Amino acid sequence: MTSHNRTPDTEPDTQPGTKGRAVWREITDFMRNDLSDGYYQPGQALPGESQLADFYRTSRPTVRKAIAQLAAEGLLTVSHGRGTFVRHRPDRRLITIEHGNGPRADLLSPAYDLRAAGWEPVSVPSDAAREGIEHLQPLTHSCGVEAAGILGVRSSHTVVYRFAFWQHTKTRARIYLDSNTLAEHVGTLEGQGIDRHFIPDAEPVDYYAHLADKHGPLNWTTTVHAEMPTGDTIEDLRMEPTGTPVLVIRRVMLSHDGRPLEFTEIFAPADRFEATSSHDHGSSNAAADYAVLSL
Amino acid sequence: MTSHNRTPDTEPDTQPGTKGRAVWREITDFMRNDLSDGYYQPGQALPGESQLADFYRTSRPTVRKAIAQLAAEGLLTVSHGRGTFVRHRPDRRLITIEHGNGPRADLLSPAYDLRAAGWEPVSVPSDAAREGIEHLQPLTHSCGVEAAGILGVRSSHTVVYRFAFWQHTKTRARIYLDSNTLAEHVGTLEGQGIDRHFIPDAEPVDYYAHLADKHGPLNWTTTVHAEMPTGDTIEDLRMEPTGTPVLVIRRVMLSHDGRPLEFTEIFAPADRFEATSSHDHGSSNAAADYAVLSL
DNA sequence: CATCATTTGTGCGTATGTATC
DNA sequence: AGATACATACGCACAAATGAT
Repeated sequence: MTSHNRTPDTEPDTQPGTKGRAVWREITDFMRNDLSDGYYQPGQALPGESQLADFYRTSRPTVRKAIAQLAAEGLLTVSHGRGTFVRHRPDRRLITIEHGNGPRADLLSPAYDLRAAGWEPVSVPSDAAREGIEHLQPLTHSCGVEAAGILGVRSSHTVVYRFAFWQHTKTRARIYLDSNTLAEHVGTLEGQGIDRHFIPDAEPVDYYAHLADKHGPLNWTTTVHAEMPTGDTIEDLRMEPTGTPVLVIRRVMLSHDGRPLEFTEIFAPADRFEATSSHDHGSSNAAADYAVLSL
Repeated sequence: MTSHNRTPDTEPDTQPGTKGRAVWREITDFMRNDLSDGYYQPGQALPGESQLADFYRTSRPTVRKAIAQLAAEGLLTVSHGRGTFVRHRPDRRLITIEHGNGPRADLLSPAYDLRAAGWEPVSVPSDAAREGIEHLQPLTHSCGVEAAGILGVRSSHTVVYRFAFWQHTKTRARIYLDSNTLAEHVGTLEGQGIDRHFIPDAEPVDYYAHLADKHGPLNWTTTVHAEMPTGDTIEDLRMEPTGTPVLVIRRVMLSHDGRPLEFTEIFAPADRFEATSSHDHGSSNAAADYAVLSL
């Protein structure tokens, strides 16, 4: 039994279902109001589905629909066998996008000291489906449509792909990172058909220097968007089962004449991370005196 | 009748439900594979729910659950009376976050020429619930917990709030913008209790100059995160009913000693917009030679 | 450790409403 | 007007997870 017991007297407004609106939508609105009013506090358990069904004079499937909607909005967390709980307000860590002149750090380089930054590599459930392929191991393969679009090539083009899952040591929040480099810039392809194989010219640690040598001075573009997790992403990143988008941060490395050479992306649960944009104050004493959002 | 007719022969793999996994999850995976394999093309209608139920030898509610999941992942769009369709791959417009030295533009200033930038103001369904409050009209009120957290004040603090809904003239994509200014910096509060009222020192057009005079040189911080739409947001921004996050871009104006004075935010459907970070090349001839993602 | 009550998850059948073409 | 498609709502039964006893 939950600690509190709602009675119709304490409930605001009238009974739902009177108008043409669907009953479950009415209940959704009632409950959402109760949440924003603070009638239910973060972390608190809601009454059981059966109790809510009795209270709203409807059936359990209808209440479940309303709860599912609020969970999809990120307001509730439903836990099998335990109950339904009010989600805590997200407390997000910053991922900084920094542009400037100076030393660079490739997150996916073996030289990058992730532990010093508070992270550790982790294995994830979907590793089981990737027989023998280890994190950060360079993998040469045909890129998908997504990567092809970014790199400006056809989707059969060969890229060197590296990836890793990291977990923040303290918060245990997880992210996924990967890097896609056009294969022809860091090695050569020999042979045809099944015999086709890749001979690297450089090791991952030296990719940046190698590319800068051939195509520099380099340019960079960074974008941020969001999408809903699909497939194994929720388990791999240990996300809430519903109601949490994935923040996708992409950094594209361009040659001096604007051709894409490589891109690195970070996938992070949007309830635990946000991106922030800054610029290098070290190289110039004058701080920026404006920040424009252009559409 | 849809143009194609799936038969068990053309279906990959085996029948679902044999293992411990839920049937609807199995079906979700089957269908997701069919989508990524290109068996179903973007824009194409899927077979009806009853047909799918027959095909997978299950009931319509179970198929509906699978379809609902894929819609929540942003892969399908369900349309009452018409059918279920494969969503097109998102084509996103850029919202540029630009830092540098030079002239600034306040998106919510009456002086901003939105039409020249390809936008027009629109009224939205939820206007009906905001009796008499017009877009861009400065409104003095107690700020909520969200704004209070950003501005570093308590949630009863008085702020000047302005907002607007814009629609892109060509794509008809919509965004919501608002600005929250700490009231004491642009006017004075007089009286107590019900008689309490706000006397402005400056007009919205002059807010920037006014604040820069008193607190400059100003600093700026910009962040990007994502959340799921709630309440009227889906209708107001004409978003897909499910499976689309909202991208939230916030720009905080800080006094020279780091106190928040104002913040502007943009809410944009994440399937139609992405944020990109750049810096002012005009003020310095040297392009940035690196872009770091710091965690 | 086993058992039990509670709570959510899954699946089906059925009926009816409503939007679209 | 009719056919087709998705939407809503209810009832029922049983499974599975959890936490307390």
